[in-house]
Amino acid sequence: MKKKIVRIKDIAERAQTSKGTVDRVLHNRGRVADDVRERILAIIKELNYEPNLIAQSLKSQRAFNLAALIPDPNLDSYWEAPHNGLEKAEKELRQYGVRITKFIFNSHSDTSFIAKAKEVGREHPDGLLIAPIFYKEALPFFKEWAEMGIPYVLFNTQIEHVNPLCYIGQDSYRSGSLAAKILRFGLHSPGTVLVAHVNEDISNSAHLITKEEGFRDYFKSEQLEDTFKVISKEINFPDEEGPDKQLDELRKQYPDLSAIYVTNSKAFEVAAYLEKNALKDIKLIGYDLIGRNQQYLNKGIIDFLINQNPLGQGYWGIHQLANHLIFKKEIPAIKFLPLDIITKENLDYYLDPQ
Amino acid sequence: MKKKIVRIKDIAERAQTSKGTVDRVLHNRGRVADDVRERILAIIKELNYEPNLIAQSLKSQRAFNLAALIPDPNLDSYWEAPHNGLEKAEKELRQYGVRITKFIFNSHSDTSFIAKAKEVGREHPDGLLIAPIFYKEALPFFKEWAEMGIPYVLFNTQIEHVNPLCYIGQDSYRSGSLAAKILRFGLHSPGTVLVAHVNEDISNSAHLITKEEGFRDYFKSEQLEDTFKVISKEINFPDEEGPDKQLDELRKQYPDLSAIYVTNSKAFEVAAYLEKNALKDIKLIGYDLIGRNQQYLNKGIIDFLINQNPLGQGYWGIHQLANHLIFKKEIPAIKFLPLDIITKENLDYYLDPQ
DNA sequence: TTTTAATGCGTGCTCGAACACTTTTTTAAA
DNA sequence: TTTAAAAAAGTGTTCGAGCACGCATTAAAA
Repeated sequence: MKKKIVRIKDIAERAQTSKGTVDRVLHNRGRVADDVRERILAIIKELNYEPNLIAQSLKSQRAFNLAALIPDPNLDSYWEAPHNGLEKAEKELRQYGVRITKFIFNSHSDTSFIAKAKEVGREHPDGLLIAPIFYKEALPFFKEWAEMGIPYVLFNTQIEHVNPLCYIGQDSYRSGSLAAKILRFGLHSPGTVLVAHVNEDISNSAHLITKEEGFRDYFKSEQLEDTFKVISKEINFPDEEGPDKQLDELRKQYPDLSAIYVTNSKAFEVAAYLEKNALKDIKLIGYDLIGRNQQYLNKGIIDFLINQNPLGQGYWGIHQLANHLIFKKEIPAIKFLPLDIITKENLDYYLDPQ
Repeated sequence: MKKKIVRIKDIAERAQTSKGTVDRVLHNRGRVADDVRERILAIIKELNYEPNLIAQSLKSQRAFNLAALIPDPNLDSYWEAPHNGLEKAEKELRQYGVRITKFIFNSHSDTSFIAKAKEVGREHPDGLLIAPIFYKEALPFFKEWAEMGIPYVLFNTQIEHVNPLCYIGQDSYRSGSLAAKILRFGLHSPGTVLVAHVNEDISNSAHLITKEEGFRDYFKSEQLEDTFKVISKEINFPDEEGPDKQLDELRKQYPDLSAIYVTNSKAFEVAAYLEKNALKDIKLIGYDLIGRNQQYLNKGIIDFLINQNPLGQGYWGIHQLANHLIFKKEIPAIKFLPLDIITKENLDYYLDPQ
């Protein structure tokens, strides 16, 4: 059962024509008589022709300039991983002519985002990967890029009512449910459970709200509302301070506080507080494998982390663009990455170097 | 900062020689004067030449016949996933001339294994992927294949004192520790914890022993030996029966049995027992996302599953062979796959279709 | 009828690496 | 010094797809 690889030449021979004609049919370049086209199309189907991607990309040799609009990793180390993912993908795809230009903005400054987004437009890239953490500010650009015919892939933050090639990231709702499930597994006696949004502008972060929904709904659907009281709180503090004051107060108000779910990568702030106050019995779960979270995970103060796989987000984002632009594959509108559960014991396997 | 892609021709020009000579140097085909070779080598290093894999494989057009020696998925559905992984890898690598021939043996019959292993030798494949579940029976073949110069990759079962290109699978010890960690998180009051080896010939399965070690050592290292008593038991029963009798007896002996760790993919057997006897408070953790385990996971009877990623094992196994044979990459001797923790809430993301 | 344009179709070069084959140079033997 | 053999270096074809170019036929315009 040898599968012969079908070439354009084979099709041409069978259709008693030349490879040039077959090529014109394949690429809809016109200038082919209808009957010949039909015949060729039939043969292509019959022989199940698939273009040889290797020969294709050897020939075409064209450069694909991709742009990545992404926050500065020096200001928030969470963004290091997507950068690495980008680079990993670029390495793999360089053979196919892929080049990535990074446009790095300050994740705390919408004006810097806007400036960089404008730059992207001027560069006319063939495709764009973007972490749209500034929702409102990004909207007009989506329109602009669509008009320019630049396909863009969103990652990290899901946004409704725009038309990206694809969104890559987590299912925030499920992510919340998962966190709830794990904490609940570790909770014995009735108590209060806190959903903590740490240092985050909730109004502009729909996905954190969705996480909270998923979290709350888990307790509802499992009929645990009487056993566990779920409260939520935005915990904001300047850089020098910590969450101490606000958490002190919370504990006064809810002495039976037994678990905390931090909806972003700032679980280490809460962990530091728990450590300082020797609160060993409060379970803690958060997101992302940034260095400071890892420390507290290894100390056993953070019990679990959910990995949002930021490296994978960058990596797959670029790959989706390549699949679309180079390999002409169909792209699913949403690619949810797995919700990896991380503990001290399996942490290693999820750290960057593959 | 444009990176120009360096071609053989570029090297030849700079070395004032022809591409044929450069080619001979690159492939150690000899017939090149020493000084010229040195010069070319220096330039290759200087310009950081990397062969264009695309052009390379377009030209060479050589077929790589890989063999996979792997149990019949119809007899144990665990093996379906590796088969899928193989096929996925084959699809991706077909362009590069990779063809896989499967040699399927009966996982309950060492003679069938031996017969198929002999067949593999006769076929002289370019590379081999093997699940060496029959340790003793496999040993002489490893020697044979080594002599024939056939590189082989082991997966699923780690074996010492043979010299594979690579082992792909899990770190069994860590896997046990992880299971312990999770169960412990869900255990409140003191009790007995059971390590169950279900329907397995322990004497020939070193990795199950290793899992148990990892499990026990977790409780030791966390100084929980006084709180939790860890016992282990082989639970064997014919196909028609269930684990009922043996578990009944165990519960009589240890009335405070509060958690069970099943070291292979047979957690569903224990789950069926727990369901039948309405034992909601006994925590259960096991391995692998086979259908019947998934059912009990969704019912909440199995609390967690650890995914051994059998699909990934097949997939990466083939890829390692390809990396070695086609892309001439360095292969790590061991590739541990992540220890994925699975619950009802994140199950979807780990099921086959990517 | 002649000229021009439009359409249909085939030829041949290109991409980078591999390798067979040929040519040139060097070395050793006569 | 000539000649043959061996070593070194160069040339040209191939892989499959893409695409520019050009030739041939037919239709439309002059």
